[in-house]
Amino acid sequence: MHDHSAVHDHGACCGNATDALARAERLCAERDLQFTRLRRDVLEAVATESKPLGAYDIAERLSGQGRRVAAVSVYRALDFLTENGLVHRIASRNAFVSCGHQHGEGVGLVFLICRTCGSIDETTSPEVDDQLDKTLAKAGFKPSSRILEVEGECGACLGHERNP
Amino acid sequence: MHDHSAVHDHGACCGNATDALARAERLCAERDLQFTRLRRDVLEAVATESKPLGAYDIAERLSGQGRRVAAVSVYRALDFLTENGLVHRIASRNAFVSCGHQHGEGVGLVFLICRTCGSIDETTSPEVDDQLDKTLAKAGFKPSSRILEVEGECGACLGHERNP
DNA sequence: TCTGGTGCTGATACACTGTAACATCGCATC
DNA sequence: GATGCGATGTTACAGTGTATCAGCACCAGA
Repeated sequence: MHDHSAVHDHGACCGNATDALARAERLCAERDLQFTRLRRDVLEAVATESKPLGAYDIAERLSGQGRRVAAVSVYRALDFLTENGLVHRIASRNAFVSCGHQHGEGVGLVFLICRTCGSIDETTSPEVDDQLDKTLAKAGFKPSSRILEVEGECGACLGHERNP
Repeated sequence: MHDHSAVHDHGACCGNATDALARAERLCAERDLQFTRLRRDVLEAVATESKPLGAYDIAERLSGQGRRVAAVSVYRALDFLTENGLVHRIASRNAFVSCGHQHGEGVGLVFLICRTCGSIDETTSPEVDDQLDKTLAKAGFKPSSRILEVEGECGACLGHERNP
C-alpha cells in the first residue's frame, strides 16, 4: 500500500483506520449523530493515508464503479467530521488528516508536517499551551481556537539522510 | 477611512503604511533588490488595512483608471514581499497582512485574529518558542518554519462588549 | 553598438478550493 | 398518508493559486 520503512510514532495509517472508524462509530452513538456511509467512507479515506488529502482527492477516491461523489458532499462530510474532532484540517495545505488520538476538548494540537515524505504527525504540548495562554492574556486577547503547524523534517527522514 | 474606535496596540494601519514602505525601501536597497512600483503598490494596499486582504481584493484595489492589475501579478509581488518578511500570509484566511514589526530572522510569530472586528495583531513570544522547540526536539522533528494563528476576540472588542 | 542574459510584468489558461441554492430521498413522527 | 427533518445529489459559481508564454527594461560583455 504505502512505504512503511519510515516509522511513524503515532501510526495513524492502515490498520489504524479501523480504530478511527470504531472510535467514530462509538462517538456518534454517544452523541446521537448519524454515522452515514458517506461520512464513514470519507473518514476511511482520510484515515488510511498518513498524508493530508484534499477534498477533491477524497471525492476521486470514493468515485468509480457507478458511484459518483461530488466534492460538495465531501466537504459536508468533512465539516461533520471536523466538528466532532474526528478529522483535522491542515490550514497550510488546505487538506485534511484523520485524528490520531483521542484528546479532550480544548487541547491545543501541534501538527508536524514533513517536507520530505509529506506525512503528518500530531502531538500536544501543555507547556506550549500554558505559555501561549500567558502571552494571549498579556495581549488582552481571548482565544477561541488556535492553529499550530510546523513544517520541517520528521525523525524518520532525518534518519534516512544519515543512513542512506 | 476606517473605524478607529477600536485601538490596536501595534497600529499597523494608515500612517504606519508609510513606515512599512520606508522599511521596505531600506531593506531592498540593503539586499540589492528591486522595489518596483507594483511591489510598492501591493505593499501599500496591504499596509493601509489592518484586516487581511485576499490577492483578488488587492488586484481590484490596484485596478482602475486605465490600469489593470491581474491577480497573477499580485501573487508574484506577494511572493516577493513574503520572502523578504515584509508581508505575512494568514493561512487560516488565505489572506495577507503587512508586517507590523521588524523582527530578526527565525523569530516565531503569533497572529491574533479577531472574530469580531477582523483585525489582526502580531506578537512574538520567546517562551512559546522555547517550549515549542523542546516539544519538537522530543519528537525528533527538525523544524524549518511554523504557523501559529489564534482566533478569538481582541481587547478592543472585549471592551466594547462590556461598555457598549 | 549590438547582443545576449536576467528579472519583472502582462496576459491567458487552467486546476484546485470552497460555498450557495435548490431538488430529492429516506426516515421518524403525528 | 401527511409533515417535517436531516443527509445527499446536482448545478452553478466565486475565490485561490499555478503554469506558461510573450514582451519589456536594463545591464554586462563582446
